[in-house]
Amino acid sequence: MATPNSSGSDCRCRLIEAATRAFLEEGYRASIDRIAAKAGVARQTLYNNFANKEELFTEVGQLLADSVTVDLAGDLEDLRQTLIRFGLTIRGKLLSDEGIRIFRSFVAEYTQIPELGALRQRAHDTLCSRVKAVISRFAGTGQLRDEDPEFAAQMLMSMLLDADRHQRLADIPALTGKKETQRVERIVDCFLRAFSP
Amino acid sequence: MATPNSSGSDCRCRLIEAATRAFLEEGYRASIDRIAAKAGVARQTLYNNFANKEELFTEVGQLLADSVTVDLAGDLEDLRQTLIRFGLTIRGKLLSDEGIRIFRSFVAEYTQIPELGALRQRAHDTLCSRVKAVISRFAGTGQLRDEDPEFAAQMLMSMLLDADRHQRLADIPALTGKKETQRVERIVDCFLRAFSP
DNA sequence: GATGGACTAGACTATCCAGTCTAGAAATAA
DNA sequence: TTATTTCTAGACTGGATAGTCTAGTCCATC
Repeated sequence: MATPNSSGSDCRCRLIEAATRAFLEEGYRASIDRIAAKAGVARQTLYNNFANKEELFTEVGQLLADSVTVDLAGDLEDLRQTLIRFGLTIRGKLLSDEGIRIFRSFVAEYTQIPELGALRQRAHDTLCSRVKAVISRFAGTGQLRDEDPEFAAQMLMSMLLDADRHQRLADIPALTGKKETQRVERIVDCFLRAFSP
Repeated sequence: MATPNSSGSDCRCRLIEAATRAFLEEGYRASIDRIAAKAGVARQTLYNNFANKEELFTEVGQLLADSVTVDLAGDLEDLRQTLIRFGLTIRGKLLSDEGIRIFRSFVAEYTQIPELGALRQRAHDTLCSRVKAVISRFAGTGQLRDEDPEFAAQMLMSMLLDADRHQRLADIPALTGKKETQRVERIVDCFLRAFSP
């Protein structure tokens, strides 16, 4: 019946999109056939673009890991406001349905695709070092205690994310609106008490 | 050739043991045949004891979830020492190779065995409520700020576990000896600054 | 010694999967 | 128009898997 693709070369993109969805829904279990079907592409086309299943999933993992970062732009004037804004942003990203699915996939498929460990670690480090930079700046102006900024960044991230991530992993929905803001404020205030000079 | 089991009825135990090892190593992917072989038992014997693969793994998950708790015994006199002792204990358990494997399996196989989510949540809640009780007691004597003990317990657990769990998930070995003690002391001191009255 | 329950090995069914291969259709470029 | 490249559908190989079924073995109890 031969109903080939309209255009000529977006197959690869469509494959990566489909594989991303499949990976987040089914993990490495997602079958080549299902991915090709989702992409609306023949199985052989997939193998024209990727040497094998692992290569495809490694590429998807790479893109997902990159997608998990957050920019820390903004005025950086008021410490508390800066941290609250950061907290809301990072939680919005990492505790979203997609963020949780990414976390789950990375933890789950680590044995199938060992590169995922390194990818996640790198993404996490990138994020941490941005937080570190902000903390160092405020430590420089005497607004934060002059302690190892790496440790402070770790504690902040853990306080902002860990407990709620456990909830989300058990399918409890994320906080929204005023409740979310109050939660972040509470955590930031707690952090500030711990790390004020 | 018929080399039947020496004893008569420890098959079930041997199967659970073998399935636990398999589950932690390979996840739900572990095959029935491999598990039966590990247990030194015929495949049919497995099906005599468990209706199907899912029932077997749910039972294993149940036992693993129960194994993850920690008792908070001890004198409960000196707050700092109590928290440090607790931190060392809980980290020794949850950040051990086995603890990390359990965490990984539960997060990973949640889509295959949805009960795992509830099991993990329940185990985590048990632990949290014990911590809460200790915190409440010290809040009662005025040694800790009189804030929601649930929140304080969450922050303490997150600070103690999250950052290092990320490291461990990326195959970075756990801290040991003096370094581990220093890490826990540092975290506890940080917690005490945040939650002192 | 006979009976019944728990075990054994292993054949068997039905399903799924990754990856290869072929033949031909479509699009592109000369 | 022709040649090349990229796509298509689908057959095929080789392997893994969950679960069923059978025939026979072991052992405790009656």
